[in-house]
Amino acid sequence: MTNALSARNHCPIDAKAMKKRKTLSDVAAAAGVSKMTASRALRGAGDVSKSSQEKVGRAAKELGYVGNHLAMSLASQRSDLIGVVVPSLMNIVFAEVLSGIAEGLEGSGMQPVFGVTDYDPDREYEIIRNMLSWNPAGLIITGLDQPGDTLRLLENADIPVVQIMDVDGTPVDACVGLSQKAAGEAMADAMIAKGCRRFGYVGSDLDKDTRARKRFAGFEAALSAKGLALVAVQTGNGVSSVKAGRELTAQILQDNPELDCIYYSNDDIAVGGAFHCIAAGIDVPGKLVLAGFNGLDLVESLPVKIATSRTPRREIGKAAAEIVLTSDRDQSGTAGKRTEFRPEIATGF
Amino acid sequence: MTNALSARNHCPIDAKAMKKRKTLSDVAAAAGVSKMTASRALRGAGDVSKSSQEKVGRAAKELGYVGNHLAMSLASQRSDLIGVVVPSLMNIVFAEVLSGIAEGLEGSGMQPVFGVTDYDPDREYEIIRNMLSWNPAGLIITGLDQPGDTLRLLENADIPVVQIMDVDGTPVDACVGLSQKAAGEAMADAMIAKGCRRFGYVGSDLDKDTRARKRFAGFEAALSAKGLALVAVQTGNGVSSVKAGRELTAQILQDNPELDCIYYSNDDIAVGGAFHCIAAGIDVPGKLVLAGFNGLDLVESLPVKIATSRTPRREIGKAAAEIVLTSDRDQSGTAGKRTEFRPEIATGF
DNA sequence: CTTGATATCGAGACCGGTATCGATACCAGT
DNA sequence: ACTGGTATCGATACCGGTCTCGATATCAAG
Repeated sequence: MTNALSARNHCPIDAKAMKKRKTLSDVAAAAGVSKMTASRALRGAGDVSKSSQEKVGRAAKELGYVGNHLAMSLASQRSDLIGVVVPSLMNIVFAEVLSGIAEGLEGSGMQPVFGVTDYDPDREYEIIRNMLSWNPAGLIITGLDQPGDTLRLLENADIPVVQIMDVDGTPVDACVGLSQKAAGEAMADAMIAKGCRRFGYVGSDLDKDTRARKRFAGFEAALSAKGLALVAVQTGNGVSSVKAGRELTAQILQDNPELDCIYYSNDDIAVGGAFHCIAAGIDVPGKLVLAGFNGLDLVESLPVKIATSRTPRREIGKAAAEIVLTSDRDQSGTAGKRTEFRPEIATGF
Repeated sequence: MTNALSARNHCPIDAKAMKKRKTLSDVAAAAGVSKMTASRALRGAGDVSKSSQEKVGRAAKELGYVGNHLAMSLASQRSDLIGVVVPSLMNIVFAEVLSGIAEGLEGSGMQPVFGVTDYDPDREYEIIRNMLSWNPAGLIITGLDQPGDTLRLLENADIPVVQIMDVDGTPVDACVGLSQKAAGEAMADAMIAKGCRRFGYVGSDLDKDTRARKRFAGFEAALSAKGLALVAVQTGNGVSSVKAGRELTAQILQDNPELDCIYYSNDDIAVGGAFHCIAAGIDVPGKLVLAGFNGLDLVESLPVKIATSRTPRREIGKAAAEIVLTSDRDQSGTAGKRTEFRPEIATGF
């Protein structure tokens, strides 16, 4: 403020030629047509003569016209944004879901915008609220267990809402995913069928990850339906990671060397368990069976065989995107649509 | 269309109470003040009496007013969006960068919006163009090697642009990252110091990943500076993945069993290499040294020790965010700012 | 030449906010 | 009572597009 010179931009003289964003009016003027004709020409709407088309196109290119989505969306009362809310990006699973969404949106002219909640419901509320204020054409959010405030927000929004990854519950609008509970049950049954009897469970961040909790509950339920029970449970906090898996596995095996199967809250942690076993010389799956969840690429290449439920992340994302797109054309005929995928269990042994 | 009933919303009678998004005017009316006063009250600008504040606040809450960023940004000629463009989300590295960016933006009121290019320059151009049309307050994009078209777009945008991950080149505006070339050189020197002499290189998607290419070039240069040369190179295509790493490693070792060190284009592929060695009973790092890049969490927990360059992904993201924020307050004083991090080499052996 | 249909265009309102600036009210000082 | 300053408020003009609808031109048919 004290220095008038430094405050100025690098060209204090040529104030006339200030690099201002070109507007549609500029293009129209350059092309010698009206704003409206330029607008129509640029977005390929009808009622424009061939010659005007060309003049406008040329003018736009010359001026480097970029357009203004803000004004466009405001004026046309619709936007080409799809809000996507996921709990984390540190987990490759959600990255794959996003990439599925991007794929599903391909060519539709819709653009996804992401929000990350870090598994925090308050943050989720804020993010959704913020997204709504950009009035997106639709919303894709993770899970079915939003608190009441958030649900109200979603219900009032009057746009298609797709809840992904889970189908155990009542969706606001539509949901696509898999039954986490059933996935846990299926894995328990599969492990029992493999001859396992002394089960342990290793998980991380269960207080935050409601879907992992549902799988856990399903797993336990299936065990007790067969008259079995978990021998030991080892849970930790902090982000679910390979490192935590390795440490928690070392711990649970030290305390319970008799275990013949460990179910993990997901593949990352299970891979950590596999690393521990490799390092400790424990025969997997000969002496100890490990089971994760997701069917990560990584698991397939592991030097030991571990079981996992292959979840169709990319497909879920794609399906969610398509639901948003279709229910956007029809007016909100989405309600109650429920798309369930069934994870396949892969053991490789 | 043939069925007039089904086309309607679920409440054909009460057309009056149509659930329309509440606007600022609604709030103002409900509070008995003008739009302007309501606007000021809601965003805490000055010149509003205590009593008006409260009336407006109450009215907004009752109506469930959400606000409209589109109108707000358009009217105020500034937005609280920061555009972020990364090549991929399948690589956990970029997820970490994003999370660093989110952290750096925390509390600033700015919201990041992401775009994924899949390493495709044309797509990158389109995405950047699209982002500019939301006139964001700043842009964070990956790499320094954009084609001319894209550069022109960025230069004309007149907003702070931060290019991340790389510093080998000339930034449009500012850059923060590390010298990929130097990282490759450093790893070569470290491996030579460990006694390695017969080097192989395994990489994937080198045609797309310019930064991996730069590391490769640096690695080779450092070797030949010491009078050494690569014995073998094995490259593949498709997404860089653990699986590809395992397969390519099996291949290169079959063809060149005499190798005593393999440099990988990144940690994912290197982990695949480690898996192959574990499965094949090859002593790592005793008989064969493996070196990756990034310093992933995963690598630390691996049952064998492999070398890697620890890149400060989160810090890079955070630094980029901060540069955008500060250069947004000052008017574009960013130009030429170059923030370089030096990756530390971790071998654990 | 008139009529009607079709193609092309542009004036002006509008989307939902913010910026600007003048109006009003109230109080202290003289 | 008059002046000036401060606090509070609202009318109005935007922001950069789209939408609606009427105007004009052109051409074939009658």
